[in-house]
Amino acid sequence: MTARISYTLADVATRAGVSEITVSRVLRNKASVAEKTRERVLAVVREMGYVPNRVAGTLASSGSNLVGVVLPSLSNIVFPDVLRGIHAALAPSGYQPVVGVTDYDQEIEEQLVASLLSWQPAAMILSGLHHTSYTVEMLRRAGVRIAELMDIDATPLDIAVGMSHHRAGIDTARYLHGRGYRRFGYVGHDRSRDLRAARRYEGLRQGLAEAGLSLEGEIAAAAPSSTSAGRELLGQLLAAHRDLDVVVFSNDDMAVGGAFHCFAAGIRLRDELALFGFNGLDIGQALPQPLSTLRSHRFLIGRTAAEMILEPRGADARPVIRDTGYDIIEGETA
Amino acid sequence: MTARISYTLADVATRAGVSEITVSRVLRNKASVAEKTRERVLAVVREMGYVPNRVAGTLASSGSNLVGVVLPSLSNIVFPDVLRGIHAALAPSGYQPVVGVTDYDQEIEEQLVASLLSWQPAAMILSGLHHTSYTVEMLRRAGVRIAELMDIDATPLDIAVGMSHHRAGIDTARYLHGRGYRRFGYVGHDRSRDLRAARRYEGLRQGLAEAGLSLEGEIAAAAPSSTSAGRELLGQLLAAHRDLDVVVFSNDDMAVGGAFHCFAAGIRLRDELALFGFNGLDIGQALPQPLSTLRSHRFLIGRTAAEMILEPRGADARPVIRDTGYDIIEGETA
DNA sequence: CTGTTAGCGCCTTCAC
DNA sequence: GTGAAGGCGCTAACAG
Repeated sequence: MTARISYTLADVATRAGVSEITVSRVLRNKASVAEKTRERVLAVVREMGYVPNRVAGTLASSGSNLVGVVLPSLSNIVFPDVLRGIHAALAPSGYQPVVGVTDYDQEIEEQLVASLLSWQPAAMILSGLHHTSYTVEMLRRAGVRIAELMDIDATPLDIAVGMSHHRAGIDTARYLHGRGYRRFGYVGHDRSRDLRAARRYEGLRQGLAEAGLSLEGEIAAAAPSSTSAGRELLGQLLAAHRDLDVVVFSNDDMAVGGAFHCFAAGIRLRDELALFGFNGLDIGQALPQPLSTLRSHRFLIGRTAAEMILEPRGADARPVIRDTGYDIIEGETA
Repeated sequence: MTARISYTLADVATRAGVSEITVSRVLRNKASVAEKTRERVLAVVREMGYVPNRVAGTLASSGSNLVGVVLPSLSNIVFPDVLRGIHAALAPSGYQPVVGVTDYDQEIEEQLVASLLSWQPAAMILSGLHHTSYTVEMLRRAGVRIAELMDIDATPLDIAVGMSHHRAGIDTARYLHGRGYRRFGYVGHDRSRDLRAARRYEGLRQGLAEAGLSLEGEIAAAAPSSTSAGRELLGQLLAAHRDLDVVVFSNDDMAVGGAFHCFAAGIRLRDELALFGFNGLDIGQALPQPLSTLRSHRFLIGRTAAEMILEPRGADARPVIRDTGYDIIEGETA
């Protein structure tokens, strides 16, 4: 492998017998280039294997095709789903996502935002509505469109795309109450980091309170959600509270683990103990009895956000909230 | 939100009463700047919320901190796992992954490679060892380190990090034969696109042939792998072949679906029918009976590759293959 | 339809 | 320890 010896516009121009700007116009599909010239230039480009230098192009035109994407995690399928949606909407327009992962840490988010903004992105996509004040200042100053994903329970800088996790919690309580369940348990994961799970939890408690109920038993891991955590924690919860008739999980990963505990312990789902999740993951729906849960629209959130940031911002400059909603999946476990 | 009004080095320099180059030196931690000057400059930088323009910096110095990452998919947790590993190794060094997704299409890969190379990345990470000839030419010409992931069954351009899927297939056959299974079935997904699954399949057949056996029944979907596909296909396979004693799945997603079919149909795992997967996903290990499978090291593959591409290439320029291997997980289903 | 000129913001090189 | 000049590769704006 030789050292980097990439060609420049000037090289192509010389070989094609035209000026740099003509080659530039051909490559950017600008009008006003004779068909014959265009063909000749394109032939030379292909022959030389010329790849334009977008770094230079961006500097000259002050507009890149990069979109900064800051996500809290990639461990759970939720954020890859969002990223797929983003990618699906960006790719046809030739935009490239540049990805950073914060591990749910706002300080890391701040550094990432600075780093991504230094690439003069066309837009920024973040997760959640809470950031450090310096992050917010940098974002405002950047003068590009900003989408904040997943959550719509506060006011965004520019665009929020997601659902209300608080209402989702309330609706979970109402739905399960409506189906006759009265003795509620809860199995959760690390709420101090997953603020959306915390919102659902609060909504759930509020919904129960409105029905004159409360959680009879609850347990939460300090760790991120996982199937194995759900399985273990349900076992522990049931050991302490034998009379629950329904258990709400912080998400489907946890709930599927709960289902596995029931399989292993010979507990009949719904008849003996009802389970309810959150997210509507495939794995839950593929269970022998499909999981009762609430479907979030993760791919849609990513795709919608990416579509919206590509549109120029109006002069009014008021924050926009796009609610992608959620559906209750009846399933067969609650 | 106002228009983009980011400051430049010159703005900072003026306010700090020094020249641009001094500010530049401070920000890049170059020596030969007086401590007092450094402090004053840094104070001004923070006060103004100045964010350097890396586009300009890259153009001037011809070296970026971007790493192009081309993956076939994000739908399956496998590639997010790889991406996590890449991110984990890149982040401490200040490198940023720029991600493209090919959807297993070499033409899309070619376009993505061109697009990513146009950002003058410090290195490129791809998946698999097969690319179009133009892709290969562009990559060679780029003069940067190139890692090809997942597979080591052919010669890479520069670095290959992964495992031999062919040997994995052979070892699966040997292992199961060693445990006394003789009547083999296979449940797969779209092999025309997932070439590594195809390699494992071929290895499996070869391994069986060496033991004087063959697949008594097999079935494959034209679709990507999924839990629900695994569940349905196992049902179909068993309907046609009642006497199998073990079924090998193209991966864990499919195998977990198979386990769900068995739960629903009342088939006792291992006693009546053994199941074997591939990947060693958490979900399989969280099953009431942990799935017998072969663990690939996806995070390790990503992390190793990212570490290797950050090291300068030696003068000898010979391709390097790093085998991250795999482990057999005995589990309780085979 | 094509070309010329003048930067984009920063960093390298050389001078002081 | 600090600064001035020039250029990275490309494109906007203006000529012709």
